[in-house]
Amino acid sequence: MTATNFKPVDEQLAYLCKGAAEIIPGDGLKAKLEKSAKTGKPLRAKLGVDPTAPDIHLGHTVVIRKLKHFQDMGHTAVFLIGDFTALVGDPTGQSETRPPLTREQVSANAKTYLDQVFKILDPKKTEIRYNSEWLDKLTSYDIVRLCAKYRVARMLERDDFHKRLTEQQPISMHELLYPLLVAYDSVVLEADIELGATEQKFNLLMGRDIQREYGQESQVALTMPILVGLDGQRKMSKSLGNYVGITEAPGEMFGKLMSIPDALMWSYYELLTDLRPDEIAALRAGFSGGKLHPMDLKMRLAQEVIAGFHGLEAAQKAAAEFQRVFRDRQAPEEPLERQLPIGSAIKLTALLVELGLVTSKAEAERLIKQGGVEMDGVRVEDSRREVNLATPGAFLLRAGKKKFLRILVG
RNA sequence: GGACGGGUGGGUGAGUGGCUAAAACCAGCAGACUGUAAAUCUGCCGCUCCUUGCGGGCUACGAAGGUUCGAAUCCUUCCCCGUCCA
Repeated sequence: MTATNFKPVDEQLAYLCKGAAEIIPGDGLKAKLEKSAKTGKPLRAKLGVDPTAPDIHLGHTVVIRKLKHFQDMGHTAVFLIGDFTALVGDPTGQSETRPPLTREQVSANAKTYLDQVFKILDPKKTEIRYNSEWLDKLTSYDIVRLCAKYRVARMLERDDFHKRLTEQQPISMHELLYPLLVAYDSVVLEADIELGATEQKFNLLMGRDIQREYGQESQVALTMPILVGLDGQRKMSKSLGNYVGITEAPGEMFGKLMSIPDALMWSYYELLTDLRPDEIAALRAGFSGGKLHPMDLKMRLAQEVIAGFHGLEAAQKAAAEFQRVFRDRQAPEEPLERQLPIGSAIKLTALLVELGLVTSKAEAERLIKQGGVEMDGVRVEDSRREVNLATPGAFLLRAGKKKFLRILVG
């Protein structure tokens, strides 16, 4: 990549700033881009993730997409897997200490992580690193020296530490190490820019300080807003259950995206789609002018997002299916099928459990009493209903709003 | 090491001997309504059995014992967390 391949600095800047929450220092990115234009050297943009869970969801993609933007502009995307730091556990945003992971869990997670990340990033252009590569080799001496470069008082200024301290929640010693190690990663990687969610701000700023301590030019910190989860309230996270995983089926994604509060769709448009800011503004104007229906806007959003992971065709199919089942209240085009052996009559409650549609008989009974179970489109009124499996046949079972199963007997 | 405070259902958090499967809120689920799995309203929300009843049984308030007709609530020991003192 030579200097001539870079787009003009202003154009790059506009593209890279889209959706960003904060860039520190304010003119730092521009300065870095200018330097790169002058020297012809691509910038090194670092994004570190901890493989603490095997699945990534749309919330994670916000910042991964930003890394891709750097890649699009011809810079080097450094995707850092914090396999070592995951053992420490990021205290960010935590109100309590997290249980540490084992090495095995971490490496298993890291593997599935990469598969998923490459749905967004170009694998051929991505520099993948693991921080165990260098952190494993640090001696006690190195670590003491690293610790000597930062002050306890400043460390405890961190919002989450401060909060836990005042709320009498535990803070473990090793948690104080986390920000230092992450900062040290930037030193090793010689990062020009580090990306992260806004909650990572402290860590990113720490990288600046520590790089300076090691005689390097400080990185620019670029933070992205935290994606609000499906509930419209709290940040998207797996443990809160308000998330869309990027490996989910198109239909599932579609339903979930339609379930967000109307007001939330604008930030999703901005952070999860490639629509240009002016395009989004136009949609928004149409909405407030009453020309565009919020349902249609959300369907468009869902399709945009899904197309990125599953392709346009799958996205359109998901849209059609959604309308069929939820707007028109019909059975799905191709419900999942389950084969059952011929047998004697079985209680419907037991059958629902056996099919995995509910987790207990008590729940099955509740569901039936609440009118949430249908057989061939007819609501089941009697929770003691038995199902005859003596002769071959088929019927459509519906449990709740979303679960349909075509049962084949024989 | 010492003094003191605390550990309750998926989460927050009431409850200090029976009326407590445990308030309230959140999350979750269902129904109605609709413009969607939005919003709103209503109901449900440990497991299990059946004679489906304001029914029976079992499990549950950090762990294990104990007191009592009866314990989340009292006692003992242990584990864990925090604050202050050293």
